[in-house]
Amino acid sequence: MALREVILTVLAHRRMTGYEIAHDFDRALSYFWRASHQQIYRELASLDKDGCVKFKVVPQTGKPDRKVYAITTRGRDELKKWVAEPTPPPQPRYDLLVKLMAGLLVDKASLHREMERVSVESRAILKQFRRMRRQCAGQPLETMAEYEQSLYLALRRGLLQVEAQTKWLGEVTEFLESGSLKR
Amino acid sequence: MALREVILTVLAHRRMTGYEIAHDFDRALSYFWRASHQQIYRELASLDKDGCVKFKVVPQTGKPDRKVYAITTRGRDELKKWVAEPTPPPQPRYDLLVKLMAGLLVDKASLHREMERVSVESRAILKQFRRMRRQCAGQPLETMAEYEQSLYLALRRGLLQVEAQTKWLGEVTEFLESGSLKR
DNA sequence: CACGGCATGTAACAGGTTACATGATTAT
DNA sequence: ATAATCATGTAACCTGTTACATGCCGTG
Repeated sequence: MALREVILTVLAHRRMTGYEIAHDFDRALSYFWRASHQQIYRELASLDKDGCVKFKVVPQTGKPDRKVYAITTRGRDELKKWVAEPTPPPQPRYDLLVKLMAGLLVDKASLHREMERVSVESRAILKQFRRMRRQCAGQPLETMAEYEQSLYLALRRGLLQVEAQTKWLGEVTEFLESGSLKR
Repeated sequence: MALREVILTVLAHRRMTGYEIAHDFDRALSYFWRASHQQIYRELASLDKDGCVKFKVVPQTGKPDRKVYAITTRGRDELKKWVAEPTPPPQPRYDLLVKLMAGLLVDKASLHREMERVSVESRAILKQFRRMRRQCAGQPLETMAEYEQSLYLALRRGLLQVEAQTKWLGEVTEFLESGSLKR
């Protein structure tokens, strides 16, 4: 149920249309959160109903009207309250882990192929994260507002996670190839 | 949509009742997958409808009848097919990351407290993982079937993830305390 | 006598995904 | 011509969560 708060957060940073929020989730915020535009429009309607956001209709020529949303005082209060609440630990639900167990029981050859594919993918993502981080590091600290700093920390988390994942995949591959666990 | 396959996987290992599956998710499989008994009963009904599992009713005295489920050939085929399919990368949706960004914008004091709470929690989980891993490591390799080996690898993944998480929390805490990013 | 364990379920609701819909403009 | 971009939405479906329901047994 955090999509509501994600939207409030981006609106606390600056006013935007639903379309722009969806667009940001596909680009700059893609390693931060993801949601379809349908989901965002639905949630914005619900936030508006509860008085947490308000909007102005900005007519355009040739294009559909824009609804520019802004957070309200009530929305800001709800967000503050939410920040103070204890965060539930994330549930472990990782398809590849299931595939590992299933594959060992029913089809090792396919499992091998799929693990190899994911390993390649994972190393590519790792490269990309490292490149992005170098880009960020090139920027002087003073020019970074809090918003950008938290994006940097999100990126940093992604990098640490992918590093751990890549290491794990290496160990699993070794296990699948040698047929025994190393410890 | 992997709950279906998780259930097929545990049934490929041994026949069980829905109650036992739910119980295992709360214990041995808790760092592997989680689901409520309601969800499991619903999914078992759907799997039965599709001919992927079958069951025998075992009457008991004093207790409700047990429905002992087993995987069918069709179920095994479906599982094989699924193992060979490319696994979609997991979506990044981490509430604490949202809280970090939201907190910087609306309430730094609450954010600080919550981050501290999660750090403590995270270090406790790390300790627990390490203890479990030592327990596993004490066991001779030969006695471990493939099923147990994959559970060990699931545990290993959990450990690596929590290590990365703990490291990240350390960096975030330092950032919150010093007010600037270190790089 | 209250509570937890065993063992099954139904019903309502919340959140995420997919498909469908509109309609002008600009780029290939 | 065709596709992509801008900008909004509705509707159906699937999955996950929460609440409610039954009924016997053993333990404190």
